[in-house]
Amino acid sequence: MHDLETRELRYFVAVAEELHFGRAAARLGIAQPPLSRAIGRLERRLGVRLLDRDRRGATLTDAGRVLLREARTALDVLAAAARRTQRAGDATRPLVLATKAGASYELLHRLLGAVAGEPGAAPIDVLLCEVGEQAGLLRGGRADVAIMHRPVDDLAGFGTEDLHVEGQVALLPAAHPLASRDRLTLAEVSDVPGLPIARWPRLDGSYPDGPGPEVHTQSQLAQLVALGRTLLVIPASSRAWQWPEHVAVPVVDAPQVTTVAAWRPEAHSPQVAALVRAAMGLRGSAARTPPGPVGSVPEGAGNPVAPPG
Amino acid sequence: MHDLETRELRYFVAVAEELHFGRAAARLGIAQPPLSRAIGRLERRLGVRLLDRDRRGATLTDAGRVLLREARTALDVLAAAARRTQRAGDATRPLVLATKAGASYELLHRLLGAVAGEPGAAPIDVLLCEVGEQAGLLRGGRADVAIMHRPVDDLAGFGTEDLHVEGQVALLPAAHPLASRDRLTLAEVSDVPGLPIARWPRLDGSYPDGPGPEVHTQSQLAQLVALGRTLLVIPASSRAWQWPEHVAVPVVDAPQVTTVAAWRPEAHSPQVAALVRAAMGLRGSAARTPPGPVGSVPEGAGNPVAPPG
DNA sequence: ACGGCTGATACCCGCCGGGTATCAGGCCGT
DNA sequence: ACGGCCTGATACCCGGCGGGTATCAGCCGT
Repeated sequence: MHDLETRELRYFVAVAEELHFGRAAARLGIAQPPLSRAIGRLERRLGVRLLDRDRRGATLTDAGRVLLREARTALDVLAAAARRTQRAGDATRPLVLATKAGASYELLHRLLGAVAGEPGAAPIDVLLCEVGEQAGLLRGGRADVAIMHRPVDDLAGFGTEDLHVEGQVALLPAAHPLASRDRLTLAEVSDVPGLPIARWPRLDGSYPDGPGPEVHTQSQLAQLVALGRTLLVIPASSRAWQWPEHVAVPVVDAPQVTTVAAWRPEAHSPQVAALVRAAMGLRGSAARTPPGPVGSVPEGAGNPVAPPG
Repeated sequence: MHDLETRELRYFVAVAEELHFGRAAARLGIAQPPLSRAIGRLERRLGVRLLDRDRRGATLTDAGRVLLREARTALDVLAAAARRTQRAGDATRPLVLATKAGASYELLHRLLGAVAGEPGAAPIDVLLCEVGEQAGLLRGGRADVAIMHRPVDDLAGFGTEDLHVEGQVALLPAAHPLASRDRLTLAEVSDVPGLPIARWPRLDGSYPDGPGPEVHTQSQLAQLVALGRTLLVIPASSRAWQWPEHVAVPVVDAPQVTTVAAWRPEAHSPQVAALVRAAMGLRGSAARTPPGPVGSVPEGAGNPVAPPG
């Protein structure tokens, strides 16, 4: 049996997303008849009906829904393959380091300094990401190394090197009653009247229930924090969010957060190795936040209430 | 920029594997000139040299090695997409249940019986696998549900339902001095003079070091066990290997083995749900091997010395 | 120097992807 | 009820590209 052609997949995804041959054809920059023909041939080749044609457009069959998902991932894999090959072909290319926009600038700064002194290190492009974006960049071949956080980020399939372990603090307005405390617990912090915790979208894009505002970018969050409208639990070193009128109070039972360097093990080039080696050299040189009296939380104990800034 | 075409990837993989345009063309069933042209165009499109042509054939560049790996996985993804779509299109298709050839026939038998009584269940095709083969079948869309074992198998990315927990026993000839013991430890069992533990290939195909014979199929192992040439540590219920002249002795500190039903969460059809529901109905109805005095071993504590039969 | 191996080039043909024009059916508004 | 109009399907033509054969060009070993 013939393979699926990437063109056919592109066409099918367009139709499946538009549910309309004419609009899909326009989006693809071709005319409608060749598109109908291509989809028809695809169905004939697979021996499966993918779309139910209808007077008002088209609807996906069960098989069509399956192929839509599969085709999207297949096209992603293909695009990633092209990018990674191109990047591998250019030996002098800069390494791309993906890091959170609000992550500790101190760690990043020292890392870049250490890399500059490492023999065999390539120049570094720093790519600032929104929360949770690094994994996709790494998997898609758009980044070589990412600075991520455990247990916040999904590190499955990546090689990692721990860089830094720290506790988390709650950030709240100085005038707040809790601001005078020298320690807090998650229970105390999770239900503060008038100061709800902001809700981040889950991996599937939906939001957890709760009273807090929905946010999906760092700048939205920054505004809310600046306005004193939301409470934040973040790693102790991530003070990018901290305004003068805010106070950071340790949350003793929040999970310890480990800052790690992550990379795809299959793309372990000498340049990546040099970068990771430089990162390892930083370990321990950072001031460690003393662990809370409750002790460390086992790995994978679930997400903290807010991602590290 | 144009996408990678699947034909180009097939062609490139052939050349990269043969390292010889003529042989690759023969393997692909086409003539050599179009192949050279296709590879050349691929290189031009990517802007990267993939192969160093040479009087005695071709050798891969760094970028070529990257693309070889990427292209293989991309082609796998494409093939899986086609298979899964075809299977999704046929509502009356039998579900494919992948299970180890030597797994407990009792569990399997009861599972099939339970499924037959489940409303909305499809007919079941049972696919007998070699060790570790199930994960690939599931990922490749060739199976819907697999019976696997934790912590032996790699269950990453699968939905699972625990079916059965049991300890492991050592299988050894009745005449052996250790056969009279009523319990053993891994330390005692791992270094028995004249009765070494067989070595299975790792995921990358290499063999761990050790004195035991190398095996890679269940039938090889069955012969060795029957001959009394190797020692086996297997889940207590997997007695398919046990000849009359063998004795099973509990190994108290071997990891508990959990038999699980596993499936791709993205392919969670009603038929799969019915099968899993039937499997869950079996839980607890099987006789449980009492846990060893050491207690249960934490999950992911590493592989036992031999896979369950 | 030459034969034999490699991959590259030149050229031709037939298929297939893409275009325009048109058809077929169902819905809706009048 | 009927005609416009929207949908996707069909008919037909053209050009480009994939594939074939014939041939060239470098490089070895003898």
